[in-house]
This record gives sequence, structure tokens and C-alpha cells, in this order.
Amino acid sequence: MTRRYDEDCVATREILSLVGDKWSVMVIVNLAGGAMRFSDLKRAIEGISQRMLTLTLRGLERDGLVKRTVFPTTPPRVDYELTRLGQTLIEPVSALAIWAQTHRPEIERAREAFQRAAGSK
Amino acid sequence: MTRRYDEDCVATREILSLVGDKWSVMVIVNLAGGAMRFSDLKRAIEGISQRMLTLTLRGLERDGLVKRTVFPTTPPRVDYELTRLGQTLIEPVSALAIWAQTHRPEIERAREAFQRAAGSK
DNA sequence: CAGCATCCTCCGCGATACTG
DNA sequence: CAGTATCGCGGAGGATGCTG
Repeated sequence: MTRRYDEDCVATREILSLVGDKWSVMVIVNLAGGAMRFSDLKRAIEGISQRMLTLTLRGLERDGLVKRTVFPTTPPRVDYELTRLGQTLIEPVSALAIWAQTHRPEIERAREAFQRAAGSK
Repeated sequence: MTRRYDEDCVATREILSLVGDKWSVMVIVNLAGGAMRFSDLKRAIEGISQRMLTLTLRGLERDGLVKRTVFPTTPPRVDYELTRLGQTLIEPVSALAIWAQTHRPEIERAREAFQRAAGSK
């Protein structure tokens, strides 16, 4: 059924875009080592704005990849950690990261060649 | 060295974003079955604009993932196919796609639960 | 057919300021 | 500390029209 096929594609893409999302990956990688609080994540992920960290964490929580725990103290403290589902993502994402590292030189060379080809036009 | 570490991260992310890029993945998946010409790709990838297909193909060609072959006929004909490097991407990307398919129900449920939690606030 | 150039729109995201 | 609310810009990307 075409309809079902499309739905699958859309859903799959939606999830794949997670991996392409800069901040989501950074958060997941950081949480791979264990729970962290909001401010620690903010400090660990260089360049992220408070807003984006909040939005990213909300998205991951919403998808069941991250668990949010609030300690009702003053000042408030909130811990974030990967759920079991979130942890299963680490492996395939790492595979891709390794691919990236492995083939980086090739890509670099391809870019230079492409550059030269374009320049000599 | 911190500098090197950052460079690695940036480079890796740059490559990972490829996977998050909607159109790039679609192109790669379509080319996994063999060479295709421009118009065939355009028809196969529903919803893509001519502009984005061109840009996406240029990017992939630039990175050495796709090879572009021009047949100087009239009307012109251009074939695109995965390079060997491009083909090595299929496996890790598929792994991720399978992860997405496998865990979709869980994610779906997490979203519904999250929705309910937000609604009852 | 394949593709470049141009215009124009939308919204992702950062910066900033305020709250419990 | 851990957010939410608001504003503003820059860039991604669709629509359209023109070429070899």
C-alpha cells in the first residue's frame, strides 16, 4: 500500500533527522556517560544556547529517549539521563560517527579535487 | 589537544548532518539500486524541487559520494551513481533506518504519553 | 533534458530579559 | 538553577523564468 509506504518513510526520516540534528547528538553523546544536570550539559556542550538546550531536551524527552528528573530543592536541580531506548541509539550513531572519522580523509580529498576542477573551469 | 578534538567534532558533525539531511538520504537510497538520471531522480523523490535536487547532487558529488556522468547528446542526459565511498554509507545508514523502524512503536507511545502528561497539566 | 539565476517567504535559532 | 517569553535576523528552500 502506497499510503503505508509513505508513512513509513516520513516516520523514518523524522527519526533520522534526529541524528542530523546537531544538538540532539551532542546531548546524547554527553549523556552516554551517565546522568547530568541542566547546567552541566550547558557547560559541556560548547556553543549551545539555553533556549536550544531546553528545546532539544524536551524533544528527546518527548520521544522517550531521555528521562527528566526534578529534585524539588532550592535552588532546583534537574537531572537528565538516557532511557534504555535512548541507550540503544548510541550504537548505530557511533557506527556512523566512526564511518565519518574513517572516511574523512577521502572526503577531504574529494573536496579538494572538486575545488580544483571548479577552479580550472 | 583541545584544538584537534574540536576539529574532529566539527568534521564528524558535518558528515553526520548529511544523514540528517532529508534530500541527501533520499538520493542515496534511490541510487543504492544503481545509476539514475536527473529526471528519474526528480520523479522518484516525491516533493523535491529541481533546485534542491541539483544542490543536493552537487553536495554529494563534491564529497565524493556520487559520480556524475554527462552524455553529450541532444537532449542532454546525465547519470548519477554512487561511488564506492558512497556505497559504504549505505550500511550504517540502513542500520539507523532499521533502528528507526524497530523502535517506532515505542517512540509513538512515548509521544502519546508525553502528550497526555502535558494535556492534564 | 538538465540546470543556473533570481526573487521572496518562512522559521530556526540566538540574544535578551523576566520568573519560581 | 532551570527554565519561559519575546523579538529580530539570516539563511534554507520553494516558485518561476531563462538557457544550451
